Amino acid sequence: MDHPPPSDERILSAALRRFAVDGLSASLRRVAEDAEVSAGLIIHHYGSRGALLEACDRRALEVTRREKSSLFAGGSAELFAQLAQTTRYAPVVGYVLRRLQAGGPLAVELVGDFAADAVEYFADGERAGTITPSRDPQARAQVLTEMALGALLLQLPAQRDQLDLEELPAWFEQYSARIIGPILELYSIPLLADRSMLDAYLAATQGDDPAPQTIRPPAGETS
Amino acid sequence: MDHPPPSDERILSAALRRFAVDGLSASLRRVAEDAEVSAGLIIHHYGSRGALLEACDRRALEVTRREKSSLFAGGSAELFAQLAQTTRYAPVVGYVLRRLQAGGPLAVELVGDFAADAVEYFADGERAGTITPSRDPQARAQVLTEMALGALLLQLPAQRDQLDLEELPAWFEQYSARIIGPILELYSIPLLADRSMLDAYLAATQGDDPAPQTIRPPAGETS
DNA sequence: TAGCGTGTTGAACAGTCGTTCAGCGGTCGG
DNA sequence: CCGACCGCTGAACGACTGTTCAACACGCTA
Repeated sequence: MDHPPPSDERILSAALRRFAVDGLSASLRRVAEDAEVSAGLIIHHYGSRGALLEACDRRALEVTRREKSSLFAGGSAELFAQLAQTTRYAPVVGYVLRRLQAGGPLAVELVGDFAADAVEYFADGERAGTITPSRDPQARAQVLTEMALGALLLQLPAQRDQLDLEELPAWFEQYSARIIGPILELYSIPLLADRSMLDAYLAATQGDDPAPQTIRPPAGETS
Repeated sequence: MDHPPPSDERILSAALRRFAVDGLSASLRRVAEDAEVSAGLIIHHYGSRGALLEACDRRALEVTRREKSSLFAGGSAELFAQLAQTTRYAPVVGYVLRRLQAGGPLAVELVGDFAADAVEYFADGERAGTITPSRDPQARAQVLTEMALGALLLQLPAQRDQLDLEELPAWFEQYSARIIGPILELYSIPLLADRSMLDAYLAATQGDDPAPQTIRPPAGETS
């Protein structure tokens, strides 16, 4: 097949993996050591350390978008869980987590991507009758995505400073098992006993609603 | 009163502020510059940079616990919003955010603290009839806390790499205004149209309910 | 006035960082 | 066979890091 893997690809692969394990502050020399090349060669290929990180961003975004076809559930964590099962994508998943942690333009873009997919997913569920319609589907998807990804990100500190890519799938599964109960409860039974708070808010903002995309008064259902 | 503020207190204050603004990787000399002392003096007082961070952790935990009496709402972000209003506490709030971002023992402890308070808050609401009872109040509070703090943390990347402490209150308010609608909707109207998913999960785990390690899909589904 | 102790400094050390660059070994066209 | 190119290395540079340490300035007591 490809007996000698091109060095720039090997560098990118090693960088993705090392940045995922040690965090985005991992040194250039450490990446070079993993890729079994000199530090200078990385500079020669990518121009600078920042450019290498940008290349990792592009790769991560590309892979995530490509493999996202199998997305389901409002919790975007599920996609990660699926992806991480395939150890091939573990470095990318780890890198995305690190990138979300560190911030930067890609983090915002990724969250937006996931939110956009969540919008579609919820719309499908809405048509199928499994998902409740929303006053502002876009905002709902955005908030739910941020909560799902943010909560996942908050699990990271519990890990050691080093992220074990091999245990990533088990880690995801453990986390999913822990939250699935409360999550299903929260999504099935309203946290608030009555709608008084929501109605008060709606009454207070009915005049100058910031972004009412579609006025869809949900059917008067009560619990 | 205290015309000459003791230097170690000034160092701690400057460290808290600088770590909040630049992140926990801010250099010792930068902190020293802010405190208008030499770098060596910080070492002399605190022993090492790591010990200084631990001192910041202790201070942050202390202040947070002390001022947490005015906590309300499942979203712990509300506490932060209130605290950040008082510009006096802005550095501590910023530091806590940075600490949650970077991880470490304090991050876990802080989340646990907030979750414990959320348990109490929800129990109060339950007695008052405003909050729905839960099958596992502790787990529910933990998940809701992690989602609230995590989502807040995910807003950080949108900021510049430098966190502007003076704009922190406005930033909190803006974020709150953005999510309050979807949050109230989510907490008042179930996301899922029916309880079938929850019931299926409960049926599948009724044998060993409290902390199911592995999920067993009840119905045979193809992947 | 002398001595001491505490608080503080600034130079210096050893290490790592990203980056630069002269030059190596190889392959290929002529 | 030769020169030119190309991928690549390893040493070196300057800037930065946390940390050490001798020495200084000061207020205190004797």
